Amino acid sequence: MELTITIPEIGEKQFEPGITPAEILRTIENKLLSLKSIAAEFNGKMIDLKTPLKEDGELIYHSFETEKGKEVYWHSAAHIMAEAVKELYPQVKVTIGPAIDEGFYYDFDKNEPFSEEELAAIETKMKELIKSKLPFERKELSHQEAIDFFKGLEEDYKIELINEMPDNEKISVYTHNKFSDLCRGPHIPYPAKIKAVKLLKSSGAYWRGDENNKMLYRIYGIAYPNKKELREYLTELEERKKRDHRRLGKELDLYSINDDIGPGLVLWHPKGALIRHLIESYWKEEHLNAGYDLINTPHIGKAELWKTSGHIDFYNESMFAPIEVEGNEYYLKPMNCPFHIAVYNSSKHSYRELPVRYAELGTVYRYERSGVLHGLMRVRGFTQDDAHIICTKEQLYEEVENLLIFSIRLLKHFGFEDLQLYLATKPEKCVGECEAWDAASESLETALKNQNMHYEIDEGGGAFYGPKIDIKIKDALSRSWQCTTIQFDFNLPDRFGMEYTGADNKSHRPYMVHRALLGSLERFFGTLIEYHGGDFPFWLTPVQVMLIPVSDATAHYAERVRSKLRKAGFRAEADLRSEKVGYKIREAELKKIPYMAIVGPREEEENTVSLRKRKEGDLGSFSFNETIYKLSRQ
RNA sequence: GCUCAUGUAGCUCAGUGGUAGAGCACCUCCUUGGUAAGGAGGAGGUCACCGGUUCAAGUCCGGUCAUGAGCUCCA
Repeated sequence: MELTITIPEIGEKQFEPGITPAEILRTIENKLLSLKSIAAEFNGKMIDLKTPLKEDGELIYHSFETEKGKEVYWHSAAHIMAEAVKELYPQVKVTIGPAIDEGFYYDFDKNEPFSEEELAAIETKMKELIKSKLPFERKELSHQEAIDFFKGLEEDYKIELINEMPDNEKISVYTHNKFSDLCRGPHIPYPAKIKAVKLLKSSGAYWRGDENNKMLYRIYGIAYPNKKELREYLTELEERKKRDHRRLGKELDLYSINDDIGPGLVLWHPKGALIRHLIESYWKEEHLNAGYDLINTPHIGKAELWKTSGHIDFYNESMFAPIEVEGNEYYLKPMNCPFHIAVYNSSKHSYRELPVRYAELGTVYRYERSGVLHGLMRVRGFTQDDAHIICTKEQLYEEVENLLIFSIRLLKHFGFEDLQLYLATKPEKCVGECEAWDAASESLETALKNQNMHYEIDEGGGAFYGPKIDIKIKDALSRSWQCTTIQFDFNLPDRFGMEYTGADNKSHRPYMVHRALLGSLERFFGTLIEYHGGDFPFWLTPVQVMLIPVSDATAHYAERVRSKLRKAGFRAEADLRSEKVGYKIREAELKKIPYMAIVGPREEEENTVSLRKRKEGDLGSFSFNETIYKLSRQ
């Protein structure tokens, strides 16, 4: 019986059972496919090009250009890196080494961390190993054989991994040259396919990410099928560094963090504070339009409050130590929820009033471990654009859907297009009834589906008190930061005894949705800086137009134009220093000011300005009205 | 918090045991110049902090603090 294999590029074809994807490639006339393929996917399962096919099915070839292909490629590079390390340091024990979004890493149990020189030596050894042109060989062992095999090699970590696998399952081992590694596979057929490799950095990492375990040393690397792509990637890394909000924050004088004040506490400088003001104004207006009530609450509250909320029991290690006043303990608030609930509970509510939406730009303080602080992205004092929606079960879906639409609209207004959405569902340990969880999860998922948004499900990733939707934005180093979070809370309404009177004249417990759309102003600002590389959208840019007189003789004219522009609602400054035009233009360009208006005797006489757009250059002469028109269309 | 690295002028950085440096920024003066750096001069540092070794420490050693890359956690 011949097998029927469907290949997207080729169509349906018949083959002898046991034929491999590599052999099939030799029978078909598609040189490009043959040349590029590094692994295959058969009926949805990734396999080696050398894996014999035993049933009918669909065969997809993967090259470095597909996501899955890249993963295989980088995983193979990680294997070669481990081999190089074992060649250079036979006493080192290998652990795990997966492909990641950009490249791969491998964790090693070694006494000393890897130095720069060692990294270079490992890279050189990798290149040698790649040149050898030996193939990757797959072997399948029984559970016991695998344990014996790795015991012989004294690879304790591998044994630990095998012990956790079901013992009736075959265990695959890939060997290249003298180095064998426990590995599910697949691998590229020959390491020689790796044409360019670079080890980027090394750092400590706990075995299995658990700080109770031994600290291992991790090496990160990247590999490409040609040198040009590697060069491009390295250039891209340099470009990303230039967008880093910590660098731009200094260069553009937006904010600082001062040792004398404390780590993770942000000082917003005038230009940063102006942007924050614009964000806040826009945010408040939008919230009022969307039916929210703005409230304000204090920064500290009594210990009893945080006992009731459960924060002292469950969140204590993230809270600053209490302050004692008149025999009472007060805590800096790590969240705004109890205060919002107190506002709600200050009076009785009828179902007719719901939904109630309380919004606040609420500043909270959290004790974050020193090692995790990061510029504006991870701080100890930050202002959440927080709100709590208190509603009935019937109102749930509409509220959630509106929230999602609202959130995405806000983010898009700031220029964000590339968003990652996650739906986090019920974890093992949780509070609240199943029915409530189901209703809430369903409303979240339906909202996502109805918006046609691409999202991923984070199974069991919800908080213990409710499911949630998170929206993340990537920073300049490709790390994702959570901004929007829309989460249900089945815990606090119970703890604080929230109620409303229903149409049946009975008391009911409302549903509560806790949400932050920008997340925190600090983190949001950080992502905003990086996303735009400091070139903020025109409406947010601190100085929109810089007036540049050609000489002191036209300084007065420059000031007059500046005043007129300000009256017209634009943020205009004038550079009146005794410097040459070229110098002032250069400075304005570096400060990322979008428009420059150069004025000399000619402009003064004609009552015009010579407009110049950042990065583009001279736009020509414009009358005042034309200038206003041009700017207002930004 | 853990591992490693780093900490010198406002910023970016040089300085490998023997009198603290550069460029930019800043101040003063000259220059009034037409689309990305005009010229001269000046001021500015307890070399993160504390301790140790040494005749002598920015430099070597230890500790503390901070920052960075990760681990973990989260807005």
